Amino acid sequence: MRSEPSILHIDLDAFFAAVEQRDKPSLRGKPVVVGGIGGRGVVATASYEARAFGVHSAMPTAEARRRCPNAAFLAGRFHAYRETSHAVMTLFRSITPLVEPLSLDEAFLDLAGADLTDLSVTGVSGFAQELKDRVREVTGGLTASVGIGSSKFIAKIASELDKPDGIVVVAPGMEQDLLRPMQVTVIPGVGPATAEHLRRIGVHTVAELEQISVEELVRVLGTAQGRSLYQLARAQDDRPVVAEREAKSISVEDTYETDHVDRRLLEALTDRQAAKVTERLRKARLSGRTVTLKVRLHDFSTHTRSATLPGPTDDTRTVARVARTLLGELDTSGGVRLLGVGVSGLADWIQDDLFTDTDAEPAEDPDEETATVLASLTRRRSWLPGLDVVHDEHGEGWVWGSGRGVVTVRFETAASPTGRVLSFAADDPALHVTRTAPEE
DNA sequence: TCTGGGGTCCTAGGACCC
DNA sequence: TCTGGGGTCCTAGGACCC
Repeated sequence: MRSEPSILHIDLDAFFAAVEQRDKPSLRGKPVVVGGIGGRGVVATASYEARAFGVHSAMPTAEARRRCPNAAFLAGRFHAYRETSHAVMTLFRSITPLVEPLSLDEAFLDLAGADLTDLSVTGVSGFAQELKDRVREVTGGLTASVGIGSSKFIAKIASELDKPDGIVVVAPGMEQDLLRPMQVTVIPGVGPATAEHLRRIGVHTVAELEQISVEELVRVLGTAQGRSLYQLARAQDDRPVVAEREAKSISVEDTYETDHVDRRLLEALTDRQAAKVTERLRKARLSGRTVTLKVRLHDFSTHTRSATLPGPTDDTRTVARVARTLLGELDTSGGVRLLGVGVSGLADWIQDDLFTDTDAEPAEDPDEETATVLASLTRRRSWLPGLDVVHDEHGEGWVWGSGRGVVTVRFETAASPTGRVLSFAADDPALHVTRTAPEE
């Protein structure tokens, strides 16, 4: 909570639809709906002309067609949206390095990091107007809504108050007067489930929320949300604007036009998603340890299964194999509506690094070769959950931990002198763990 | 033709380690 | 002689956001 209104939230109005109207003049002034246009699609963005018919985000497209049959229904051109977003974020970063993007069309700016001496209400209002003018220039005509306040929370609420194309500055000291009459649902993080919990204890407005003790809120909503809401009800928020946030997961998912039952088809679809997700990993020069399979069944129930590998990977076949194994754990006989594959536990180095000498010629001297392999293992020791010695028909080798589903073994003995990497299913009867090496 | 796709954060229980 | 306690990792599900 600052004494000056120096946090700015900016949101491009009806972003996807506005880009479409910009690029296709015949759509201007008309209802435009961007989103899934298939039978199971939902609306991502509706232009203000379409909103007048009651169309809004997250509405099934079928319902949107009923409400506004004459709208243009578009699947979306994400390349164009990303390009426009990039231009806007670049503009923001030219003003202050403290830019926190929330999505393609939204960001926080910390004006304390900008070259702006007058942080009075009139000062920041003038700044906001100039910023909107420059957004219009770099986007080819898009409008934005700006909220400015003494915290992220207040700035975000403020930007909602005068859409589209508005500017709202909340003067320091006025925060609670603004919030008290509002519904609790205006608080970011209060969705339908939380609102229902609060309704049951008689809370509808922020003023009513303010009357509830922190103990009671924690009892009803849990520690994290209870404490957070207790503070927000009092307009207390000191979260900083964070410029660089690293990705925590990368995933791909698809909802199918009809439910799929065929096992082989499901496996093939899973493979394709593994290929997509690993391609994105490699492009981002990332790799990850945990593979998650997501399945939505015919009854809309959603299930996830995950497995954590001994080390990070960006390899398509590895991810595909794990995903298939996880698929096998679920009963899909009733029909699958959605499949997804994700990778988390991201590391910013590439798996190739692990096995650089996989194809290298082994050293002539077996002791030297063993020393090389051991040195390699020792270097990775920090993330190896366990270094086990195993043996099978290939001889003796070292296990890279004990991930569920897949075990990767590196052999460095006479039977496999090249230090080849071999993989086994975890339940492979040919694989016997004989002992665990002592801790370093 | 009910309910997308890409994310983040939180919770709770169990395993495991010291 | 009968059952610790904290910390961390992993998994599954849920709520929420744009």
